[in-house]
Amino acid sequence: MQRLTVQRQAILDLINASNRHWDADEVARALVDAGAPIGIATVYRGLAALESFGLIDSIQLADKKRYERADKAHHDHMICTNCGHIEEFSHDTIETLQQAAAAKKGFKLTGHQLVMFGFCKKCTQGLDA
Amino acid sequence: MQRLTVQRQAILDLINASNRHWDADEVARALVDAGAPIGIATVYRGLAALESFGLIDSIQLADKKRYERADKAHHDHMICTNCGHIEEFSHDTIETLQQAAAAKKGFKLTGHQLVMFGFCKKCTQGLDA
DNA sequence: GTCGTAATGATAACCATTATCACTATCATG
DNA sequence: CATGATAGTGATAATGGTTATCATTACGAC
Repeated sequence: MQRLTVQRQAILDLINASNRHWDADEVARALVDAGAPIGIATVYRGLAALESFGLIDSIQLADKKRYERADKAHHDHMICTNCGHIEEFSHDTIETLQQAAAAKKGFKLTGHQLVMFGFCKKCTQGLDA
Repeated sequence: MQRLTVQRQAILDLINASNRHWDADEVARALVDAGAPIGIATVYRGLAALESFGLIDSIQLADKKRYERADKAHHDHMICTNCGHIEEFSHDTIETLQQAAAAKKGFKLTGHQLVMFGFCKKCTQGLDA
């Protein structure tokens, strides 16, 4: 039904090549810079398609959605509200407890998103000064 | 510095009077219906102010922000992706583990948001049929 | 080849939210 | 009370991420 086109392959390669969390605009800009111009609408559709294929993951932030590689173990995110740095972490017990909490409410879980906000190591030191 | 004006009091009363999770538009509509017309910009500013006062809480969803009463114990949310129902839950151990995970990465936590997606009890039954 | 389906890309439209700006309300105090 | 400083209001314009539209192009099956 859906196709993995040249443009989508380019988006996928770009995202797979780093650990960054990309937004649509950054993807478009990077591809243009790499000599593979692509329409912004195509980027949005491509990102949505790749995510539906399970080839990339995403986090929904307050202002925009960001995409990252999917070939990593499940993890959640800590975001520095000062510098924007995104740190990944995972905690099996938390996952298990979430399942338990959902079950207690009769919820059939399909996904979740845990985002923690604060100051990263670097910015915490900066604040001390 | 900031004031608790008539309009803001009206917003606060409205939110305190139920367990709903309101978006800005719903608040404006409800106040108009209640005979207390209010500008939409005032609603946005009022909601932000009330949250900064600690008088209401919020959850940031993918499309919009929703506000609820703050006079409840801390909790997170489960959202039914089928009917939109929002269920609240809390889990002390999860909170504790989050703090631990943050500390391990050198993060100074200021807040977090855990949202779980799935099908609520009612919709799960509906899907069986 | 050719038909049907999907994708592309430029652009318009959408929609929640924020900024602007003229005006009003409130407070402190001289 | 008058006065000025500050904050709030509300109509509306602007912003910005995302989605819809639509004509055109690419791909796959037969």
